[in-house]
Amino acid sequence: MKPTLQAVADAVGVSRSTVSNAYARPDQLSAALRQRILETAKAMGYPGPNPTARSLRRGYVGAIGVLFTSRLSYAFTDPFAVRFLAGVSAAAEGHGTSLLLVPMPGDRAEARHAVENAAVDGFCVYCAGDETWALNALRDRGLPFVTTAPPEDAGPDDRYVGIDERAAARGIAAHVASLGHRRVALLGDSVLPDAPAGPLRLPAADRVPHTTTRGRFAGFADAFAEVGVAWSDLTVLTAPGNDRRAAAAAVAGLFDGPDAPTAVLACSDVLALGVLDVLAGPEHAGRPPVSVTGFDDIAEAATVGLTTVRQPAEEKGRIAAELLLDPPADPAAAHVLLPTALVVRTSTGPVPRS
Amino acid sequence: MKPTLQAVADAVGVSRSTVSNAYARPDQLSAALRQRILETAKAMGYPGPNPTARSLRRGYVGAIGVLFTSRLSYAFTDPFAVRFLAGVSAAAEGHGTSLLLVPMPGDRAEARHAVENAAVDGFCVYCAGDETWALNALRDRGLPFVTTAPPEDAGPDDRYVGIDERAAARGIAAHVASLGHRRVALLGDSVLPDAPAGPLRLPAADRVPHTTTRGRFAGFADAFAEVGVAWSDLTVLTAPGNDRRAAAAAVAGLFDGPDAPTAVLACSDVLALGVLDVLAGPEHAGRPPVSVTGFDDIAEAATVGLTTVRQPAEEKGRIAAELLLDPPADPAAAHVLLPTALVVRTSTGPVPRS
DNA sequence: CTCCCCCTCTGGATCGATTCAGAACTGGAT
DNA sequence: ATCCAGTTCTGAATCGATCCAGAGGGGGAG
Repeated sequence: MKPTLQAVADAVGVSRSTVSNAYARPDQLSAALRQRILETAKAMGYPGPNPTARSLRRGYVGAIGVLFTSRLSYAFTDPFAVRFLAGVSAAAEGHGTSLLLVPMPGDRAEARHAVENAAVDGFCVYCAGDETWALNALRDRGLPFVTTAPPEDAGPDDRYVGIDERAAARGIAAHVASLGHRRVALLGDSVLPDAPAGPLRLPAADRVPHTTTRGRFAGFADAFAEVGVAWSDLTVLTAPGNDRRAAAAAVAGLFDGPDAPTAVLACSDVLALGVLDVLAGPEHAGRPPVSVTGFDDIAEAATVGLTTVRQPAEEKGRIAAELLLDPPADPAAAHVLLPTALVVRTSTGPVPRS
Repeated sequence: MKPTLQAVADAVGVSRSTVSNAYARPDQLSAALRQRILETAKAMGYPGPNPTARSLRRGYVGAIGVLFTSRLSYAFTDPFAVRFLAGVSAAAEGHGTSLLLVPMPGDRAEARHAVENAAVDGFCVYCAGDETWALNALRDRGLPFVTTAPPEDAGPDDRYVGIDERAAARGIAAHVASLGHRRVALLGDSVLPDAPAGPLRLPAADRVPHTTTRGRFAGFADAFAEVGVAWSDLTVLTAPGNDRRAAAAAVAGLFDGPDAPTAVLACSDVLALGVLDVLAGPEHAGRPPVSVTGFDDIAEAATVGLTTVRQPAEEKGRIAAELLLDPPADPAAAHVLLPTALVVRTSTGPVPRS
């Protein structure tokens, strides 16, 4: 068994408190004694005060949790999520805080369990706001948390950092509309739970459970409504995940008919890249070009010339962590909206004359 | 103050143990009582058993640490590290384990502190093996750990998952040598601590503190020795970090003279990309092409046509975590060498006739 | 020579749970 | 009526530290 603080105290012949002080408050004992204690501890193979015991007694942990509403391994696959994490970690590092990555597996019971068992002082929630049940688990846990979108039923005490999803989406859709596109498809990740990849009947944009996707769809719809294209005239596509393959599956066969869409508005760059993959494929060779837009402006968007909406990813993570680690005195200051920018590149162009 | 388990017990009129059982061992009490306890707990706003207290008593935490020998925010900047993390998290998820990201900042005292204070059951160490002092901190802590390279003084009980750095490096260098290159530069990250970006006098490959870089340099040297190019004829360059900018700084001015190298062998794809940035820049326009190789085969390597060595990144992470979470009975099975492959693309070519 | 203060160090209470041996009760078989 | 085997619940010990009020001792001021 590993020696405990008590064992070291006995070996040196001092009290437990003194050994504790040797580690945590050097000013509380003489340098000589401290020296002797640390040496004995080392000789005995004492690994230093047990972090768990320390946290219990002190009442805080020194770590914050990052909650993903997806599988953890997906988080690392999504470049935007990775940049968000980079921001969170930068802020955490500045506060001497570690990061606990908490997986929330599909199973809700397990997920609750994960939230309840995480030894942390608070949570940054990535990409929830839709998953109200996850927020409920968090509320029950009674720890502070920050979300990356205003929660469904946002109260004045909720803290979040997001963007104006709807306005940003309207902006990029307006760009596409101004190019003359009227037959348009919208592509989102898991628009309706468990729907198979492909087109979907959706009565209205506000039926989407995922808040981010809902906001973006609503913005797309706003822009097209302005040019006389009704929601019911838009094709809604769902991908079974936020990755290229899923997007490719979602648009399979989409461009076949004579009335095929001339533009696809995706809810993320990763999805847009999947669409571009299909358009670059052999099946599409020789056909008229299709405009494609993304969202987020990940690094690869620039290299392939994807028109997209830029949002400050690291910044989002950094601010989320700051909001958690030292909350502003004024609770209103804990509702942050970050700026976005339309980035027009080569993936969008005028409607081809047929 | 949040209610404790004891408070719930008092409210229901049962003992602490019974409430504890209601959460952790439903079979130890009647369904009716359990139901009543859980309801009361909910009504009181009891957040469930305190994870810290639970870990203390149970003796394990349910989380593993991932140790980076760099700042945490760098870890997310490096695509290879991200893929490694994806692998670790996939394995952790399978075990219902969370991931604590532990940065080891430059300051050694702080770094030790970080290791000593992490509430985890074990560590995966990314990219150490060089930093023997980090391993010492780990050994002192007395927790199991897995490294991504054999430690300096690897014992039979050490667990690690790596590749044969030297053989892989020799392979790619042999490819470059076979193309006729004889004036060659080697580029590594922080080859010597605190050296400024640029060329370096290094008596021999085995003087590099970082084990990974050392292995790769040694492999490069092997291949060139075979075609009659001595170590002293190779140019050694150091970059002050593993990123494009650092690499660009390291090769600044390198291609100016008449005897400029015709090939640059980098120790990572990210560094190689930085070299390509310089070669694609205006200063280099019109000059003869320079062959460049990387290492790791990150996603971007394929898109820019970088010749490199492929190694299974996610696999490495996954196996590291597995090795930690359920160690093989046979300790020899805890020394894993993963296969690598030379990927020849367009960034390497024959020496231009001058 | 006292008195008082400062510096070191100690003891016991405490953080919030888990665990396990055993007490109390229940019901069925003998 | 007695006994036994389950089932359900309890109590005390324990995990490994931190914290705070206060004890003891040494030195300087009066």
